[in-house]
Amino acid sequence: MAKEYTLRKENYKVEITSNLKQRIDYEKVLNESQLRAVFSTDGSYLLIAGAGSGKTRTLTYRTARLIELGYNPTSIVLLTFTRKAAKEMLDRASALLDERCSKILGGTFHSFSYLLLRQYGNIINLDKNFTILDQQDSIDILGMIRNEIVSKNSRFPQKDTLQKIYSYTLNTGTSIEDYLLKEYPHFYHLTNEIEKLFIAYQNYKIENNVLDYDDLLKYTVLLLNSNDKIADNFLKSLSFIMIDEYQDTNHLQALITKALAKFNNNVMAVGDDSQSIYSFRGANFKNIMEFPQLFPKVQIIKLQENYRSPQEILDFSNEIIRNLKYKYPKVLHSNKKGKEKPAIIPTKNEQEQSEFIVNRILDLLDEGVNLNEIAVLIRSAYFSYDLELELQKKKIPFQKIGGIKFVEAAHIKDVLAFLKTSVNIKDVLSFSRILTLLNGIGHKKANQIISVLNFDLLKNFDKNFPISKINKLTNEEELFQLLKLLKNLAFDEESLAEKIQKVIIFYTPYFQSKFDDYNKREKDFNSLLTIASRYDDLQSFLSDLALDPPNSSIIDFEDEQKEKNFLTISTIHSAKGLEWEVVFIMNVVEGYFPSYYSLKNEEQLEEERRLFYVAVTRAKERLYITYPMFINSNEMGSSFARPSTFLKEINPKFYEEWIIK
DNA sequence: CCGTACAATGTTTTT
DNA sequence: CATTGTACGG
Repeated sequence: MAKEYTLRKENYKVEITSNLKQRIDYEKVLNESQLRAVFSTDGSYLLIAGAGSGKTRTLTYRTARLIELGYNPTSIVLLTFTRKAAKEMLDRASALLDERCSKILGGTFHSFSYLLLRQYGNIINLDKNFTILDQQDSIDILGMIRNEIVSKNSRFPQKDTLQKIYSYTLNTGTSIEDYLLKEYPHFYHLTNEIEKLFIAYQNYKIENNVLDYDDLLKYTVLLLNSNDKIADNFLKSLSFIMIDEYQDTNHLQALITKALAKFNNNVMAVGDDSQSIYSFRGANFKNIMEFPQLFPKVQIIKLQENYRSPQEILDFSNEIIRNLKYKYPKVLHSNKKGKEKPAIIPTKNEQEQSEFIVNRILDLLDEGVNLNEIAVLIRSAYFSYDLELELQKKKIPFQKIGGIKFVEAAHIKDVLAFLKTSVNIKDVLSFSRILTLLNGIGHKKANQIISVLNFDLLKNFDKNFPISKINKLTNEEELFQLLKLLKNLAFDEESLAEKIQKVIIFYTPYFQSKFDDYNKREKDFNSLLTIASRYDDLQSFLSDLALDPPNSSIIDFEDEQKEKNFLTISTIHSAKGLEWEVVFIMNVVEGYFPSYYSLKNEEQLEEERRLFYVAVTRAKERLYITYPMFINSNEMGSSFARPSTFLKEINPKFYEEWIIK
């Protein structure tokens, strides 16, 4: 028996087998376009979804729907921008239906690729024990190679620049020549040398059995397109592919999407071209425009009704995208009536700005707003330093998301280097990092030691180890202790926490002489141990740290942590997809937001504008935009600041200006 | 060849 | 302002 399910405008059928009762009342909670997306089970779809239009909701219900129809959870792939987003979606789907929903294959493109390569990497001759390089690692390796090849005084791109060029060209499929011509014309004549350097980098990674972020994607494309029988069987086991935030995918990710759909051709991509904010990572909103070429019979569904914000905030948002040159035209609507218009608040200086925000937050708390429902959004992580001080003074607990992550801190990288070396002794970078900690060992001696050592030697390591082979070693005992520790880490059955404990004990004397502020840094080790306690396997601990690093840095007022009630300070990039009742956006000053960087380039300016749009549309109830009229910057001293162009473009009837007396 | 002291430099966003 | 390179003494 099949039930016929017809909607007024669009006619299509959904079959429900008789033994499967429909448990979720979809019609009650979804609008027409959302329903259409949720009930589509065949073919490819592109959902153009405005901010707050319920795209997450749609994907969640579709997930539940597919499971309800009886599809195997492992035949469904859900790729999202962060792992947190994936988890939340699957949790919600599980709540709607049952926990089968949480068994869906999901995560970010990178984490999904990682899992695939661990399982099937041998198909493309990949050693399964590879470790992952984070961005800084790739930069350092490129720097090493650069120093070998490039003579000291010649003008040659810095290591960070090299990494940018490498990553960008690979992710976008641009040739190095074209990219240099466009972005770094002064290095154009070095195209050949740079290409050679990249080949050396590539070889280094293969020899040392390490993959960088870009390799994860690149090899996954290779694997999925290998036509290998096992790979194809995996692809045949997939029935549905869903991609969230498609506007922020790049060329490589589009290739993965295409490859995943090789046999099923069921892709649903969801995105908003006006929210594309990751071009620096090779993402291009044109990807979403090209989607129909990639999947010829694609059907486009638009979600334009906004459920998040009142009309007052949407009017303001619409004003921002009105000025976008390139976009799918759209206007957001809402039925919600707001409490007040968005407010723009000029302040005398940055300090008054912080005071205003803190005062306003205290007012809101008095009104009964929950601190969890308030966020301060910033263009760049360092914008909030002054505010953070003010919050501390007033004892308002906050968490900061974005900016420098704690896995990037030198002392955490040191500890992790011990662990990484114990997993992959060919990880030269980590090994030399810990060797040079020892007294009397610098780069040269470290390299000597590394060239002598291998895994077998370490396994059988004892007093007879040929330390003597290394010339003029001043402190044999230290090296001996280090190798003993590494052997212990690599081969002994111990819990992860125990291993980390041992590393910390060994590391402490070096740590204390390396950092003057070691007592401040010390508490990070506890955080590391806390994170580690969730894992029993070292490999997955390390890969998770690389693929999904905890990005909320300081959670202040540790005693009050139990309350779980924090103000959130976040970069706009990290705030993507999230929402709060009250949103503050601070330092909306020309040169800060949009940043100086983007002023020379129209495309980048457009992206800043989209970024502003993303920031504004995070607000569910109220929006406060502040800017100081006077800034103290270190170099230039104090100077008058102009409000951002983005603010001047907005028709004053859509906001109120507050004057602080 | 190591370690340290000092100078220079350039500053967004993240997997 | 903090990281990264360079020069020099041991």
